[in-house]
Amino acid sequence: MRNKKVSEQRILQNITVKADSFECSITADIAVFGYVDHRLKLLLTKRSVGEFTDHWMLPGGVMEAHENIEDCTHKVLFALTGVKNIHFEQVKVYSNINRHPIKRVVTVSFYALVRPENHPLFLKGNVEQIAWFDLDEIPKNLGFDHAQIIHDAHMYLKNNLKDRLVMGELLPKKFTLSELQGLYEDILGLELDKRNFRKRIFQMGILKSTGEVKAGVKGGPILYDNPTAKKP
Amino acid sequence: MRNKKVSEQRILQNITVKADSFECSITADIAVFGYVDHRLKLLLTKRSVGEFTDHWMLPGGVMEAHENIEDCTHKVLFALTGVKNIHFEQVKVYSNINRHPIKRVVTVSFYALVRPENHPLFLKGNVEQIAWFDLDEIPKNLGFDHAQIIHDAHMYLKNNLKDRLVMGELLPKKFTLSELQGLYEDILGLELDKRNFRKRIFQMGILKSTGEVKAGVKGGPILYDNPTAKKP
DNA sequence: GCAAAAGTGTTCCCAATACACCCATGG
DNA sequence: CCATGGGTGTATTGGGAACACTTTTGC
Repeated sequence: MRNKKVSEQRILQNITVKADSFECSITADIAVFGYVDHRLKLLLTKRSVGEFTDHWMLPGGVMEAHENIEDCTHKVLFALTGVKNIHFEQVKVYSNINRHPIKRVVTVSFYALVRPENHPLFLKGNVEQIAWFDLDEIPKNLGFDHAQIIHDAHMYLKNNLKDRLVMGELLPKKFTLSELQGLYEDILGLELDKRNFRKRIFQMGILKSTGEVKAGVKGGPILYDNPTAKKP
Repeated sequence: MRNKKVSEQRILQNITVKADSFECSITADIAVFGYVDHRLKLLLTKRSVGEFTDHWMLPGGVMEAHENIEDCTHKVLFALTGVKNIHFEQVKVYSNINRHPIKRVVTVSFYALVRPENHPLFLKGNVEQIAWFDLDEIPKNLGFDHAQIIHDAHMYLKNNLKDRLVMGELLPKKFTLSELQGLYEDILGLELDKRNFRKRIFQMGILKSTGEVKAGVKGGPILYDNPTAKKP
């Protein structure tokens, strides 16, 4: 099976050289961040076919003729998480020649934010395992250059967090300010002052109070509305 | 000639569909900014072949099998400006299906900073005209989505200017603070206070005085060293 | 009622801004 | 010698960071 693929590819390469082109796949790799148990997590997969079958790697997939790279990202996310219309952002292009051991692959990386409770994991296609990893417990030997991609994506996320209010689906439909602060602390990897944090968030003027109070927790915290969230 | 190319391409598409792939070129388009006559300029070309022969567009070129996208950028820059080792930065990926009227093209955009005096323009390959355009006098009907790409690149440049010292080759090997300030003002599109500007720049602690004074200009301005510049 | 978490104001400091005059040089 | 551009210091302000206590609720 793999030999067939390789030979097809060789043929293509010969032809494409004449046409001043060459066989090259474009993929989208997505660093899907989730927030569980007050920890920032990253979604990784193990594949049953292809290279690095014994390594964890980012979910990703090939861009097809009928779609642009953003559509491709949606497609891949949907295939792996069952979710649509996620907030994601382009990070960077990786195009080194030997990124993929067999064929030429150019990858556009994105990050996305989801709430794992809303998206039960299920195996599909060539995915053999799929799991959330604590950000500081990510396996050392990831496939391809995914360690680098994850690092870059996390940096981008941190930078964006500074001036925008990016919570995506990481928080429930109704959330308290402490939950939001915990999220920020986990993403940024540092502790924030409660009062300063509230001041900053409030003066963004985005938060809408639901008027409700969260039950089952001491202190009677006010619930705010997360317009990005899909499900409670 | 063009018919031949198109037919080759059709053949490729048929084959590549079987291989779960498709014909798709990856290009680097570069917004080359220059600083002339105290104005920020952008380098545009007109091509003699291909689409949009009657439109101005960004210099750009196809990534080949032996290079990554950064190498490709260097290659294109060299082919058009004769310069190497330029500071450039990745901006964004453009991958919509109908960007190119005939074939599928995915473009990675970059911006670069050069000093036009160092790089006399010369026509090469399929370039029919090449010229520096004042940023606010850019032709309305650019080829492809290059108006968008230029806009995005300029935004990125402005953002980067805020916290880094990005002058690339825009200034000569030895420059005065007024020249640097003029550059910043042109890129940002606003006027800056002389004293505040100097304070900001000095406390970055990057500037190295050459001890020399610029001749031919009143006031006796001190010359500083531009480590990025190649030629005087 | 007590432990736990929510909520609230003030001070301090640094960085960005606004602002005006003297100095050096070329012509 | 004078016109042009180079160079300098201070006062003000706004935003970010440090910091402690009261209130509400679950148990």
